[in-house]
Amino acid sequence: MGIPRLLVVDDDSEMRSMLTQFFQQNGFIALPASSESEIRSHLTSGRIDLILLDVMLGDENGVEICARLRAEQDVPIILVSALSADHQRMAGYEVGADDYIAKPFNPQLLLARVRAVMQRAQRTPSLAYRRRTRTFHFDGWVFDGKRDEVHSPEGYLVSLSQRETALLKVLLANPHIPLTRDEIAAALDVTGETDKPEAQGRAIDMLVGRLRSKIEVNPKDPQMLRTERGVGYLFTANVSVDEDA
Amino acid sequence: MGIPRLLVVDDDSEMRSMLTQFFQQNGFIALPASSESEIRSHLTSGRIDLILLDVMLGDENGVEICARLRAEQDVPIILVSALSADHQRMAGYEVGADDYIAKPFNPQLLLARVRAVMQRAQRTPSLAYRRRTRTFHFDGWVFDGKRDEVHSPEGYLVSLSQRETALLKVLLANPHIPLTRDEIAAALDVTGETDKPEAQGRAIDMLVGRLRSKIEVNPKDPQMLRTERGVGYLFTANVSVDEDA
DNA sequence: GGCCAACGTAACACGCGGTAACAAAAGCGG
DNA sequence: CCGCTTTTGTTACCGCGTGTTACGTTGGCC
Repeated sequence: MGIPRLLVVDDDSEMRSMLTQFFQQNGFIALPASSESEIRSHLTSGRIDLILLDVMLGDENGVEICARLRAEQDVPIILVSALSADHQRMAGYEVGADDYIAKPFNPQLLLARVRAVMQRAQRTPSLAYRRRTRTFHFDGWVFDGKRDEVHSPEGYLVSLSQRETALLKVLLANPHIPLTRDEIAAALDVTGETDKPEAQGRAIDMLVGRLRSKIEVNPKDPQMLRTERGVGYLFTANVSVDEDA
Repeated sequence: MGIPRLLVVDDDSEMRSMLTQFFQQNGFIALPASSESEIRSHLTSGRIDLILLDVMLGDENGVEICARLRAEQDVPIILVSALSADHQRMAGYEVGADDYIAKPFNPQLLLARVRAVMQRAQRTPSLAYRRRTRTFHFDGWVFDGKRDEVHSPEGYLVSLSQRETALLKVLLANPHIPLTRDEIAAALDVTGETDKPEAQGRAIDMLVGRLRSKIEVNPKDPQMLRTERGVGYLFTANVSVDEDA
């Protein structure tokens, strides 16, 4: 596939150059853009593997641009927003974005998300990303990606809380990758201010514990949602994704 | 089998040439590469006996590359990382790496690991390395390679701590080779800074003692986990490995 | 045998993480 | 607006794994 080519769309020039530099340093080819027309010219003039699209674009609206692009193209899109409202996030998903991340963000997390989306795109190149409904399978469990519930291997329906669902999504997006509590918290709280290095208590521990009690056969000896002592948590389950639906 | 052919994957060119030179001097054919696409082209264009894969590859992630390669190929992989986090190590194992070593590393230890992995691969040439579940047998004991437990010759289940399991893995990878405490510590702590010649207390002694108390018939007169006075410890047991499972 | 360094290990200390119990916050219906 | 329920975060407690210390024992060497 060669070097991944990434389009950075933001109307703030400072943000734009910061992001392009960051991605260049991490081995991407990062191209700046600030409007829908610029995006389109890039798309027609060369290969673009992923678009990082700011939601607030001055006179234009990233969500709508995303919807329009998606109606025509298969290119993966990650929406970026300074708005902390959670519902915006859902709006983004429904419009067809592949992921949604809040500004300011943890650079490492952004990188991880970008890579995750690109890998998915690579695995299922053509049809992917037209329909938004994705179904996740892991260790016999089934998660439809939108409702706050999962189906157990035996067929039972287990209902989750919003937070538990959000955690599950984070885990499903990063299987076999250890996540620190801070990373998880940042991924959960779209309101996440990066300038908040303060300890966030043991909320994540509790959340993990509660999710475990619902989806682990034996919560005392977790098989999927493992603890990495001194580090964080690790989701060890082979995740497969059903596009379509 | 001829001269072993080894692929050195690292994005730092200095590191790459240092490693390739080192292996060339030790009788390997070492080929440099720096990206997943390069790896793939090498794999298709010629025989590769082992891949030494850096975890941090700028834009790409070694762990994920490892997982992808493993889904398709049988080639042995050793992950190399500068990350000091121990969890990465486990993540590597679970993703299907045959071994995992921290940077900066002891060159001799690296050589030993490389040889160990290649020998295993040679013993079980064709089917090997598709399934990740490797089972180790030694003196009637059985270790499944991933759970923190061993089965005694009599069939009892003995549970180990993470650290004890890690130690056991090191020993199983180096049977009949005397290991100094420093070597063991370096192999255990991926946090191993080579610039840390400071004494690390008697932690290894304790660890060895605790493992002995669990797997030696008579811990006072150890048969498998022997001490080499003034040197370190030596694992004297014939180790055999079951691929597949 | 006597000396000393190396080793085994019991006892202790410490930190991390699980979790019960409680408190605070968010929904929800009247 | 007010109770009630559900969800979410906090606090406190405890167990477990792991490293350190201290002391006893072993084994080599003179």
